[in-house]
Amino acid sequence: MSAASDGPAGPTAPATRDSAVNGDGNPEDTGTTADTGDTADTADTGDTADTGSLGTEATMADVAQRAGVSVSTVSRTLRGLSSVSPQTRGRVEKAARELSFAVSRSASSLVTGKTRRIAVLTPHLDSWFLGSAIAGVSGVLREAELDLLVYSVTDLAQRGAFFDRLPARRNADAMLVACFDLTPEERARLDALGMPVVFVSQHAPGRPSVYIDDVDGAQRGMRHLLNLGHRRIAFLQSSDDTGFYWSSKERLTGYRKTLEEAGLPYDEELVLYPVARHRRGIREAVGHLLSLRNPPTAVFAESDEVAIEVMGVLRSSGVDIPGRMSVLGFDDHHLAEWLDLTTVAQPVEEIGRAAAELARSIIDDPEADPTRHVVFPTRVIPRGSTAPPAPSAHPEPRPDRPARP
Amino acid sequence: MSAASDGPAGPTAPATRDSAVNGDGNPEDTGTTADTGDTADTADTGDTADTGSLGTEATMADVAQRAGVSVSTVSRTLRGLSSVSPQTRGRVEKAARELSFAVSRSASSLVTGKTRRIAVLTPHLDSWFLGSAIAGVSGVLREAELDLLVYSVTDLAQRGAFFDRLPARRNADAMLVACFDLTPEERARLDALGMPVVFVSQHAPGRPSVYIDDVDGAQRGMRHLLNLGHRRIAFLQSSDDTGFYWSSKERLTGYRKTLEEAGLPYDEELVLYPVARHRRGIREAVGHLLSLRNPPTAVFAESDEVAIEVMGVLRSSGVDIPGRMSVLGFDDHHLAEWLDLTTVAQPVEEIGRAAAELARSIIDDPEADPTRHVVFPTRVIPRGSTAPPAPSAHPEPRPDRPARP
DNA sequence: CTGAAAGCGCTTACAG
DNA sequence: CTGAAAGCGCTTACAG
Repeated sequence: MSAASDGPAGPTAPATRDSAVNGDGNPEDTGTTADTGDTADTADTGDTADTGSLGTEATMADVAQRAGVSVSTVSRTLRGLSSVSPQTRGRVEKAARELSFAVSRSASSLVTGKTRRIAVLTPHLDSWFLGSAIAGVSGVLREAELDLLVYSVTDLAQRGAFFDRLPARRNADAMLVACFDLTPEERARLDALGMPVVFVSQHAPGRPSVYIDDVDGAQRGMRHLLNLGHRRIAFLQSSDDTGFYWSSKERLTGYRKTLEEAGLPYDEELVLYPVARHRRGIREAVGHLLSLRNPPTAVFAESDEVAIEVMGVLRSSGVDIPGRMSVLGFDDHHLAEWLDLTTVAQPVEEIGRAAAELARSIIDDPEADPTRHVVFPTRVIPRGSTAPPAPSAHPEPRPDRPARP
Repeated sequence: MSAASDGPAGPTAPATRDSAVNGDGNPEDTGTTADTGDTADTADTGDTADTGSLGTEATMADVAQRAGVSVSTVSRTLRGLSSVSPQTRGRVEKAARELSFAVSRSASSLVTGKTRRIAVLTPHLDSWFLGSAIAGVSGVLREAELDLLVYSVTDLAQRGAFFDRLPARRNADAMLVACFDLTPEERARLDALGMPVVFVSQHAPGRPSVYIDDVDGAQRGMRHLLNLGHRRIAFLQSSDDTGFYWSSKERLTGYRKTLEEAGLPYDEELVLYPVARHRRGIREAVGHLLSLRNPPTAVFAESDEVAIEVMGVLRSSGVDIPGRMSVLGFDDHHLAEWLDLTTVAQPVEEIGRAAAELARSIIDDPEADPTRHVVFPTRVIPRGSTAPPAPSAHPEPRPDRPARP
């Protein structure tokens, strides 16, 4: 609780107003938040140039004056154009450094029409999947010295507002649409923007997009389960409650297709759509499966996150994994390895990187093919959550005979 | 595999170049990525105004002309200033709508000096924690019609480059620094910017910041374990390999303080710093604990993510949770509930929201106290991963006698 | 309530 | 290799 002298060099300031939000009435709360005496020294460090107050930003004119050249020359120097003599360059760079000069993006955008900014549209930010994809995007953009603008649109109202106002309109040079199942109207709206749009983790025919083959990925996973001997396999599709559907459809297609190829029946009772992120949904879905006359011996979850939730429910219900029930996920979530979850892996971050590269190439190079797409492979990573079904676990039809003829 | 007519109204275009990245040589890969015939119809929908090509953006002058008024009036109307007659307003709004007009942020920024953009600096994006915090930020900004710029700085080289170039300099009206332990030099650099900086999920004395009381939170968690009867409690601190340390120090302080209060010894052997996100680190840390002469009966992990990893290792080693080892986390990660992990919860998304509000108030209101801070409470959520220690599990000192006098 | 004009800080032909 | 000047698309006093 040291008072009044936290800042490095600030003058002592008027009393500080703290707002401590403490919910549960525990007497210790107020005690521990009582470091009230912080000194109010806002950014008055360093520059004593023109205005005495904060926000003293040098302009190109300041740099020009200091270096004894014209603004044109400063501009040329700082953009690295070669038509500047070494000595002039030196003087300009020195002056710029001394003034901590940074070019105003607003001003240069106005002239060039380029914002040096890429927008990404995403249904949320707090999942491992989208976080990783956006991390990939971010890495590429940083290297290209492009800024990343994030629009997270999480419900239908926001969605409507976004496509109505289209704030990315003149604010970015390109837009990345990640895991966002656009309606035809929304897509038309984006097209009308005249702004390059790249689809991330989803296939948009005729548009640049980066994705995996979900049908194929699901088939690989299914074949792994079939090869282990499973014949009754449930499929758990997650879905937001807001109408964002992701790649579910294609993974389900892969599921069906594999059953078909194996000559196994498609049993509607085994395919469930619990609402993701709501405990009840998954819990009830698992309950449904466990109470079937002929329960499955394996669950294929549409994503690792769902799979982990399923594992939690099964474990707390005393159902042994993989003894009584195998669980298979999709994504290769960071925690999948730790939780020993078998999964169909996809290179999420790389997908983000590829999408950013694609956007960059379309912006920089007008010759770039605006319909190019990049498809990444998936691979099954076998871990401890899948195993052959226990032969005597349930009264089951023989593996070679379909459950319902 | 439908060819050549995917787009709604585009003319048929030259052959499409696909780049399919397929790693594992499986013959099916190429087969499934062969939807090559997509039509190349880029955004030439709708507008046939001036330029025949894309990027036809109406300016305020266009709107003014169409509405038969001056640009000044268009500007005033669109910003909702009251000094415009209803009929003029109507005409302008109609014209703007018909032209799908959107104000150029670059141009207005240049005049007003405001970018209507907030930057967030973060050590990464792919964790539940930061994703949630940023999601909170994002929600508030969307409502305020402010844009969100994300700078993810993940290693030391990037870090140096960021503070060197400081790209947020003139690109945002404020900066949020999330989970980023700044060096004094870095902080000075930010201060010199003359840009409001708000600290998210960390306490910066004398600067606006939003956080929880980590010492107190850790103490609550510890007391829960003590009350259950544990006397040998390990503390697992996570750390990035890049020098970002988070709130570990304060949580460790809480750990020590509680031991002290309880008259228990601080045993260095029980406090570990495995490198997070690297399997080996955690695995070895757990191995160390399990091979002690007098192993702990509980592990307090600095975060839920670490706790979940620990649970995975323990489970795969056949150590029963909580029978042989209780596990306690910190955060209340989305999956903690599913995995039945006892934890010290903090309102992550709310922290992000509060930080964004703080930034907004500092920007909008010059009278706002620039040193205000907001502290959120934590609370223990008891779940199945903690229980009283098994009395006979290990030869242990009696609860009322410290392990090492 | 509305318009003409200046100017925000850059880049870009155009001269030299 | 360098400078003077025009102009990007807005907002903002300043008149009326």
